[in-house]
Amino acid sequence: MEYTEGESDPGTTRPGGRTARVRAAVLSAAADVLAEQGFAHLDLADIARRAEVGKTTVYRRWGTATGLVTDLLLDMAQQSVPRTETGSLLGDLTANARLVQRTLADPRQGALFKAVIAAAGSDPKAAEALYGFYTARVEEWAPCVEQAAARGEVPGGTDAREVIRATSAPLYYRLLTTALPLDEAAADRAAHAAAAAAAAGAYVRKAGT
Amino acid sequence: MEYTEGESDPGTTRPGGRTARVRAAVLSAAADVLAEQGFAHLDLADIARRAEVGKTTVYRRWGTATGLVTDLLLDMAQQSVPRTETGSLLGDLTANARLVQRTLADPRQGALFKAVIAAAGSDPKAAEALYGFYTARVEEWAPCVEQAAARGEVPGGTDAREVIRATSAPLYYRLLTTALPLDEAAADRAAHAAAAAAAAGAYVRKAGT
DNA sequence: TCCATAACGGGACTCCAGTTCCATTAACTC
DNA sequence: GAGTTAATGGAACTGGAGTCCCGTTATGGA
Repeated sequence: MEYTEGESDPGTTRPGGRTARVRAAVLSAAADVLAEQGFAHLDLADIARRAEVGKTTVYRRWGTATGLVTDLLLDMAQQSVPRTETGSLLGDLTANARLVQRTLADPRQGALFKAVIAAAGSDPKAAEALYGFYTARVEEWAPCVEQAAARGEVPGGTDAREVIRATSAPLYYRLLTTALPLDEAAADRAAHAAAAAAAAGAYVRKAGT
Repeated sequence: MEYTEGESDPGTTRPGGRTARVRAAVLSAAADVLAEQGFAHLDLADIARRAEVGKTTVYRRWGTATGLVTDLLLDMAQQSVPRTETGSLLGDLTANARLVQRTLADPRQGALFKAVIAAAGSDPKAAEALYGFYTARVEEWAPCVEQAAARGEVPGGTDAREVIRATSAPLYYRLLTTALPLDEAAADRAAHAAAAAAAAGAYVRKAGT
């Protein structure tokens, strides 16, 4: 690797026109490859060919496969779907679980998540981007648990973020470690389980945590 | 790749002595690299150097990085820890969750799991090995939920396998998508949540599933 | 203990991902 | 709309991953 952060990254001073088109073409080509073949087959020279873009440009702007995947995640993070409020914890968690399920079940987006998770295993920057992404998502949804606490649906002292994570966790587990279908029933089950566990006080913060 | 399945794989006819030593050295070197640098930095030529083994041998027997990681998983699968029985669902699930937690928190084993999950995203054989591994583990632990059902701790019709998966899921989610510590408290929380959700009937099979 | 051959290992070779250099193109500024 | 220079892209280059060939080693069976 040679195109490290010298002065300012390319694409930051004149981000419009051609630069934006190149970025869009490269990200799109990368997403195609991920969906078709997975992260291991992501090589920058091939991406450049598919995107009909100079190989030099791809190496200069993204450097490595993990860098490209990281940018892809940041790009996806832009389109954040706003949280819905249904009036009950189960309803809110179900909405969240179904959103996650639809995202992961989508071939392109699901493949992207697998790729970022794979990349995060070796690349600290990818890991940081991934953690940041989930922190933001969890933070976005945590209030629904706090509202549920105010309504008396869950005990006081319940760790709201942990409840949100517990809702997503079974879906990721399915995606990554099983061949089982990631359907709406799985989402509803995850939401139901998280709501029941929260109501039973499983996520009440203990002293010293 | 060229060393595809021709007739019989090397190492099958004379698996003793040198062949076994080579395998042990290569797997050990691979585990070192995984723990130190992650899956992306796993390259077979480097492994051969570290293991002080001919490069040709490594390519001939494992072919690719994903093949090597798959073999590493199969090797680990040999040492299966027997299930313990505590007499209560919460006790059994806690035992399971702590076992998973200790495994994932261990640098070498945790890195291996990350690597296999990464490999499974691109390589069908790795995916198959991974799915098989978890199927076996889930099958091993499922009886404890059935016993709980017999004792009346959970409703009849509860999907035992799903309860076991629900116990592990939050731990994998933590490992892969957050920077949060994977400690015993996380394991206990996962077990508690799964037990509570199961008792509340969250894993009762619906009609048509 | 001896033999047939499975498995290993060194070395030369190939090919392409990743780099470097520089000419060309086209954003943004005034 | 003219000039500055950020950003792109072609072309030549290079290092090392992955392959191939063949001689050497030592396993497992008789």
